[in-house]
Amino acid sequence: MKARIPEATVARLPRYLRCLTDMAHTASTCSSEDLAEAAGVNSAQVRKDVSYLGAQGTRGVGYDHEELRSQIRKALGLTMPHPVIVIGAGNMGTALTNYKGFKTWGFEIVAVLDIDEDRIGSRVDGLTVEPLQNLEKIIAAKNVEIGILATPPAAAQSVADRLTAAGVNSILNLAPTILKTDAEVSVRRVDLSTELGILAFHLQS
Amino acid sequence: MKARIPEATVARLPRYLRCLTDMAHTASTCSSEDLAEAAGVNSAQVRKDVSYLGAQGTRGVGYDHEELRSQIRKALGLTMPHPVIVIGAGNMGTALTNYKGFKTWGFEIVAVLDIDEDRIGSRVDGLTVEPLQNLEKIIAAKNVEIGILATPPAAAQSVADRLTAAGVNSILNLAPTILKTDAEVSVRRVDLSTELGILAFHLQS
DNA sequence: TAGATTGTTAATCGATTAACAATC
DNA sequence: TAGATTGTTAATCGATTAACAATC
Repeated sequence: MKARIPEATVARLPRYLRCLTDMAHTASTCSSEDLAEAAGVNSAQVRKDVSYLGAQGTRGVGYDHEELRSQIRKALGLTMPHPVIVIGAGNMGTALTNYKGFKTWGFEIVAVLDIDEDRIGSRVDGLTVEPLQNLEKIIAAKNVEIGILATPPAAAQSVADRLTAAGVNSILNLAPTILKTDAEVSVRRVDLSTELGILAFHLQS
Repeated sequence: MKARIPEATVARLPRYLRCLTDMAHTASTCSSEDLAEAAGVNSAQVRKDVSYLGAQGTRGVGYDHEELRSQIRKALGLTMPHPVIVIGAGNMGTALTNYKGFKTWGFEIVAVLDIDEDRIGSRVDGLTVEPLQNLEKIIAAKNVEIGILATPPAAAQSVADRLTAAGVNSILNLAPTILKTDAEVSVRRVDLSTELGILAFHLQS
């Protein structure tokens, strides 16, 4: 069965992968109940989700731990390295670039760019901050697949336009703006103010 | 009508608020079509969402811009200030604390804590990093409502336990861990690796 | 065999949106 | 009045989950 994986399932796969990694060396098999408990979801959900990957468990036993991890990695496309570029070397861009967690899943930050003269040339986690004008050149040279926007909101749209024009169709937007992009571009938005807004709502009840 | 606002609607309200602010001074009214376009959603969605707030538009005209913003702010509970505490003064915690965007919505970071002797006492955006052991004292003294976890993953759960024990039932978790908390605790998780994982999936198709 | 757990169905639930009468 | 836009219904779509036969 090569059924299309539902978006909601895709969004849970990284979480399962993380939980499986955390549970590593506990046992060589893992039941849907174990994984559900760790991930905070329903066990039927887990079984349905992994069934889309063609995962095969053993009744009465569970799923092979190592095999399941491998299948999730394969489904997400984490079996090959993904060059990533960070635009904006402010606090957030620097924090991101220093973050070591990306590498385990094959994401490699290959360049950090900024428009500010004062930041260009400074070092961030072994990389030298490069001028924004080099964007297209760097994307081509390093085969960049994913762009992370850590610019001020006013700059985000124009940089996004340049990214997509240069062939980068996957964008993680940390700037508090809603980007306008063509349908073929995948955009994930992370907005901490929005998250706090949602928490504030729940404070009331 | 005091109907319960659906979770999906709550999650869109901060986005509407941001779009309305960006559109400010364009006109004194705003149609559902305008707002839908700016927010990247369907216009029927917008009308349904704002109807939960009891918002009243004028047929043929649209919604009063200022009134709609005020109603969203009220619905989200953004009419009063919310004291926030940040735990972890690493790259991410520092970036967060320096971020000015929270204040416009009434979120005020009142303290930054860390366990690392080298960071305690240093200044971040006008605040002095305080020792983690002061957590409970600070929460009580400053009436902290929301905690932001920017610790290493290994420390996140124990800090979350202390937050909730001290009465902080709203947590924004930036550590790549799934927290186990009681049902009355609201947790929002922001995991950049997960977001990149989802983007990697879409790279394939 | 007895106990455990999968894989899948079918019921349920909730969210989205086309459509249109109401009405400014 | 004519044009625009709301407010709401009802259809649709997709996601969740209880339940249980299959089977290790």
